[in-house]
Amino acid sequence: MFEDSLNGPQRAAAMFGDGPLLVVAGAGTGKTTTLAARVASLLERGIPAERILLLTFSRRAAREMLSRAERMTGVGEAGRVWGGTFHAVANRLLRLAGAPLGLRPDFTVLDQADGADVMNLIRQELGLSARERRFPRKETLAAIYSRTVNAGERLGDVLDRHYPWCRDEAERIRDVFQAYTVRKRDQNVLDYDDLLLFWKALAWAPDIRVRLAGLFDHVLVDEYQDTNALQADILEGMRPLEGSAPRNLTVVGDDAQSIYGSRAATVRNILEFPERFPETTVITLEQNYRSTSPILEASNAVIARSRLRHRKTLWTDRAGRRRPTLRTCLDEAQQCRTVCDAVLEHREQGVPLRAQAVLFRAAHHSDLLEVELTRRNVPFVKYGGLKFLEAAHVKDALALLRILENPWDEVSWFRALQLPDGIGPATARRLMDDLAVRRAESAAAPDTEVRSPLTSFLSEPVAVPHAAVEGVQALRAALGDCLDEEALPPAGQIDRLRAFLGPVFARRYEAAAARLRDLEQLEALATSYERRGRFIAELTLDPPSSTGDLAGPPLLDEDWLVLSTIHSAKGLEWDAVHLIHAADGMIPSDMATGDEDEIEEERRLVYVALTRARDALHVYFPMRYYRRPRGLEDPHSYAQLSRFLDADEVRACFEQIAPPTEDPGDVLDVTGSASVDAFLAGLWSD
DNA sequence: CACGCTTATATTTTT
DNA sequence: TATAAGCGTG
Repeated sequence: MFEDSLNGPQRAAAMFGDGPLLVVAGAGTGKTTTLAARVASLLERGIPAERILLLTFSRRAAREMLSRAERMTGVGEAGRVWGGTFHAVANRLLRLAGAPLGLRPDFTVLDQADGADVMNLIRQELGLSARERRFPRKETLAAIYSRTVNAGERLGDVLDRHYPWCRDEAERIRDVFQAYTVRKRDQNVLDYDDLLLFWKALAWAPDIRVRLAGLFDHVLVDEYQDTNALQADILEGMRPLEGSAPRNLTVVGDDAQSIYGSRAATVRNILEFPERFPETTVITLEQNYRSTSPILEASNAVIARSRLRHRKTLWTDRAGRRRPTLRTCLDEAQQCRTVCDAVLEHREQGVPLRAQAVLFRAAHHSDLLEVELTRRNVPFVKYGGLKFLEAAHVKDALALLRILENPWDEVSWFRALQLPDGIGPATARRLMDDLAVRRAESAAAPDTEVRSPLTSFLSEPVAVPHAAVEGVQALRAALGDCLDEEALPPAGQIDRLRAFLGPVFARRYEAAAARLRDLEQLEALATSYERRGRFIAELTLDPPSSTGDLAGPPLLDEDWLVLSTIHSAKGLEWDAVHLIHAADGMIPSDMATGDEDEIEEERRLVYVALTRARDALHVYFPMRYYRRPRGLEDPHSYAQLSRFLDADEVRACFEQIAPPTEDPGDVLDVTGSASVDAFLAGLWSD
């Protein structure tokens, strides 16, 4: 019986009957176990798997939870549970049931970078790029848009609060956003935010909501502290009628671990849950099973000073003698060496690399360390900050796939048409006009069958500059060969497109061979798919999150160290955790010291990092940085210990270790001073 | 009009 | 450290 392995509150949560349930689960209190057990118990109660909806933060988390539930029940039924992120579920739901909202089931999904590209197109067309005052860049526009939508705030307020330097352009920004919306509808594309917006619309449309709410008997949401206003609205909408019977809604979260303000997540969701869903039962999990007590004490000391509503006191049975260490290093280089040493030392003592992780605030914080690890032959995988899908050459390939899937996709055409030699932005634009990629305004009846631009491109000659004729012909041939999916599955299509892109890359990119190899990765990812559309959608909704996802685990029995941003480390745990760059300016990031709320979130970030550790925790602080991020000041400056650690009560929880005296031999050795010495010696000897 | 060059600029976290 | 705008050339 799986429930025997649960503690009291966990069991209460798992076996809870019907109605709204809020589980406030502190770090390491067995949240995943509890949620999995709840799914298992629902299944045992006879709820059909396909009538359970489990919303998690990542696809990985959903998989993990469902396979655990499966092990608990011993029946292979949990696989039929609707599991995934809000966005992935929206994607499925809207393809099934989006028609009443005017959605066609073959829409394609834009990620944030794609959205930014659309913004850019509009930005140029409206002549905003060439104005006297400089206009927000496309990434900024996309960010403002997303925040406005997700927080459900007025544009003006968002600008005031988060983008004051764009305030004066409010009118123009509004124009861009308006055009952006029209564009998306015409092109049959949805961005991340649309997925949620349309789901919400579906859940609240009077005639549809009954049907939609009727799909599920139970809805469970993990990491509720990191959901935003829009997502809370969706949940509220997922019930048949106003004031109808209490919804069977379970949310699990920890306000102390809310770290996604950037996605407009708001702790208010979890704080106000009981008011929003009357008759909520609240269960709090406080027994920590993860960390030793010295580690837990240090974590508690860090979070103690934040103002949280759901006050929890985590406790543990796990005695442990070793206090976490706080290691001051002379500089970043020494930090690298110290971390490597500590990692290897742990491994000597029997903690494999896989049971260790190095955590940091921003993806690039591990750059130097990666060099050092490579030098020392320590294998690692890195989570977070992976820009596979953002690399220009991968986008090139995806643009081609997307045209095949959705020939109305403007940005993809714009990109693809510029691939052949001799075609630049101007010609590409003209070609798109010729092909009528931009449909005759949205006013035109959406259902009238229009000739697809792709059909036109493949069957009719287009006027191109002399120099580009050959290249365009090659593009046409490549697309034409990939058209029939029955004949050529997605992986095969990528293979065919690679043949076309080979010469293109050779001409355009420095390291063409390496870029072509990335397309092999893409092909490998596609092998398990039969439908191109599904492949593209899942790739955008669940992009490879680590270098390991791409390369596959180096070797099955090989051991590797995990490097991860703190954000990507959410929900994970390791025997030994190394937190690097614990300096003010890094954590809190000096990008995030704008207001009180941002700083508080940075504190929670530190808390999340510390609470990932089971047995050993090491925090590293370089005293000196040589390259200040934005340095007009002197090239090297002294750093302060992160303000979240720099309090007596906190420091007292750590064993503080002064910078090791540098072994001069070690330093000089690497820099090739031996050759200088040899040179000098040569001067003197004779 | 494309393309290669130079110079300015802005750098978090992620579905 | 990348990328994006700006400029000159073919």
